[in-house]
Amino acid sequence: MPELPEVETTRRGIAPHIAKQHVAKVDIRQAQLRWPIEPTLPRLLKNQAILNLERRGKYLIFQFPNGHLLWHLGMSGSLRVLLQSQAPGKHDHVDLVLSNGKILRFNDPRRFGAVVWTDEDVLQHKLLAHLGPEPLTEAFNAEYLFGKTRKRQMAIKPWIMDSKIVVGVGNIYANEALFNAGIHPLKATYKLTRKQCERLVEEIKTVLANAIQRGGTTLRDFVGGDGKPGYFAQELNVYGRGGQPCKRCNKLLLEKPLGQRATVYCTVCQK
DNA sequence: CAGCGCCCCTGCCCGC
DNA sequence: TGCGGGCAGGGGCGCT
Repeated sequence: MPELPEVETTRRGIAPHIAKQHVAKVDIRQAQLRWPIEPTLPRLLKNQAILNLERRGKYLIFQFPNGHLLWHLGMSGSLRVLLQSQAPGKHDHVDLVLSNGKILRFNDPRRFGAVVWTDEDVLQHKLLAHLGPEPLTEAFNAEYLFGKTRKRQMAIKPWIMDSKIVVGVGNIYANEALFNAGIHPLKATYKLTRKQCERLVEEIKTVLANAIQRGGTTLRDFVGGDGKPGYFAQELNVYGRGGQPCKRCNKLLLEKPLGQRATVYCTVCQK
């Protein structure tokens, strides 16, 4: 589920509620996520002030005086603010109870999410150290992408989803950005022209920014920090539309797996 | 070392 | 209605 826009929507939804708060209590009902949650986490966080909430790629980073908490939503996770106590549901695995009485509640049916504590330099943490540039910053530009594409012969679609190249572009937005840029998802990376790299960078930025503005894409589980779904799904051009007509040329869109992930494209509009 | 599969796990949808 | 198979928004890891 959550790609960069959904994680950013979550961050923005939560941030106002946790400002100047500290952690009163941590309730872990299910520690077996992608990795087991550090058993000492409740003790480590108790009475610690939440200094900041940032995002790197699809990782949320909670800053505390004594370290950082990396929080990844996986495929099906959501993190939301409850204004008051509420009985936990089946997949509500973790609560951070705040000093203002509000609760940060993590729900994750598939448990691909992760809650990882570190007291080292957070950006040097092994989960973050090798991440590529943020797509919505100037560091991600046509020059950068063009340079990286040379000599890489794999298909552009799985390549652009590699977080070492650029973070935050998951399956939905990779499909969308390639369609919007008119680039065939199977095209060999090194065959992209400079012009196509410009278009791709531009379309990645545009689709991600638009999705953030709509509160993300909700297909099933996703809710933002305020508990509301995102509204970008209705604006998707290709994702989930295999077999339906291309919105641009009306030809039926093709859908086939590529590297274990559904890939949807138009053979007329994408070259 | 680039690049490819394999998983982790639950829920849902489809077809029989 | 029940059940098995396939599929799902991520991504680290272990192989080649």
